[in-house]
Amino acid sequence: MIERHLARLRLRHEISESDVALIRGAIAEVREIPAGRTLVEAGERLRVSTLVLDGLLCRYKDMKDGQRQIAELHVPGDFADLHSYTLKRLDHSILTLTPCRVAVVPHVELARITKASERLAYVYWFSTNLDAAIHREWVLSLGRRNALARMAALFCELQARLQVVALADQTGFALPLNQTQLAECLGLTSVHVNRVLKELRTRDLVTFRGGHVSIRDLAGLQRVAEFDPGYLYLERQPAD
Amino acid sequence: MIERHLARLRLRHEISESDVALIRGAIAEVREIPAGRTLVEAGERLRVSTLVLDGLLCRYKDMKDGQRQIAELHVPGDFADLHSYTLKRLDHSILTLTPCRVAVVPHVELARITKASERLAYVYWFSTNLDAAIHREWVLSLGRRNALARMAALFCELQARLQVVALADQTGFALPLNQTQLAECLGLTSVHVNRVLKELRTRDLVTFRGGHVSIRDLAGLQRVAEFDPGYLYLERQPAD
DNA sequence: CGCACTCTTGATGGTCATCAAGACGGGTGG
DNA sequence: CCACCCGTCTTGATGACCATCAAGAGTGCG
Repeated sequence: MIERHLARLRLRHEISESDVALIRGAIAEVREIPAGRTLVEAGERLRVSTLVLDGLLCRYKDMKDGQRQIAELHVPGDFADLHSYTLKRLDHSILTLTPCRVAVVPHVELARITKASERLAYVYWFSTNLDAAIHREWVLSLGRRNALARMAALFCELQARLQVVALADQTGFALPLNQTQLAECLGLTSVHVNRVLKELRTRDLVTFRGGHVSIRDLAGLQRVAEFDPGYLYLERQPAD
Repeated sequence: MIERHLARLRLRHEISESDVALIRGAIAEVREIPAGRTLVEAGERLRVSTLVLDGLLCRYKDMKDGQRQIAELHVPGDFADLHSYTLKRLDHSILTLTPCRVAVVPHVELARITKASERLAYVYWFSTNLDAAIHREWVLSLGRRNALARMAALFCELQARLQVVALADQTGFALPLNQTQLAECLGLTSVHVNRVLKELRTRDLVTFRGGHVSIRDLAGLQRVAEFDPGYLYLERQPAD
């Protein structure tokens, strides 16, 4: 059930069987949630964190006029709001973008298992720091990449992250979003996203259609994006 | 010496005297560093974290063509790279923007004190999550605010953060940056920053001159920025 | 079959980048 | 002491990128 989460953790860190048992024991409940459901409202007091088993979620913030900015996408294996364990309330909302299956992990359980295992405490701290690294890359994208490079960078990031949990390969992956949601990730309008997707298709780099990303030329896409996967920390972390 | 760091921590969390002693004991060295020095290169293996005692630092990433994006500013009392404790190497560089005085905290000491005190482990985890919250607000700024609102939001954020360490009040604060560096925070060019500053001055909201931000109308500035300090978690965190 | 949502494309305009040049100001050396 | 120099600031002119507005086509669903 938590295989994808374990795959994600074990890519970077050695995780013992006793730690796996602790994680399994921390899950209070598994829930199915339809698409478009706001799991967490910004500001509400939280007492559980949400582990994504299946589906896509996002963290987003809104402006008063209704403009939305998505700050991060969450794929299976991710905790969507592990940081709520220390923050108690969040500065953003969390929304399901597709139907999701999630595991609910109460904060009291997180307290228990991180006390029981220094290793898990460390690994989960790392995990929230990885979210921050992704945020920084998005800051770079929004601040300095043009629309085409931004889109390319998003596709490169998702390809790399989904590959970790065997949901992508070199040729593509499922991405059941519409162009408006892509725009909300990229700080663009859906109209411009449409034009950019056309340009990527024309350049024979990638095709986005029917919720599927078909990569024609991954190296070319990465070149357009100036993609450097370093920020995803995909390598085994030094034991030290 | 670490009064500002303690003020920052104690705003949000109760910190016992024994924890203070642990923090003090973790400092290996205090260094003075001139402005414009790259403290950390992206990718290098780190074994220490840096606590800012005095001065201003930033985390930044560069594009190949030399364009720079600053992802966060660090003020006295902040750890500039606490996250390197778990990440080992960083996805960004760290630069002094002014002459700085910093305390060097080896990762082995961080390991020691977070093992000795669950409370400190928790508080420092919170601290890195707060950095992530700031990143998210910058994502929102870069994605959805226009140049004027972005600048206003930056000033509001710095006013609030510097007030915590008694380096700002309602009327303003020192900000020894040039317009190019502001542009690197905001995803703009220095030329446009100049025009935006003029507009803010004309509207009688804020004056930036000679490295000092003079706030004429804080409420008005916050309105322009749609500033909501929630993401800075300035309130005492629930004990639970 | 009709409705709602999404996608697509064109036309127009605004925000911000780029290029260029002059002003200002602080520091240095002749 | 003043001339010079360099970094920074300032302003204008022009243009690119992306937003906005609008309308029609495609698609899935009740």
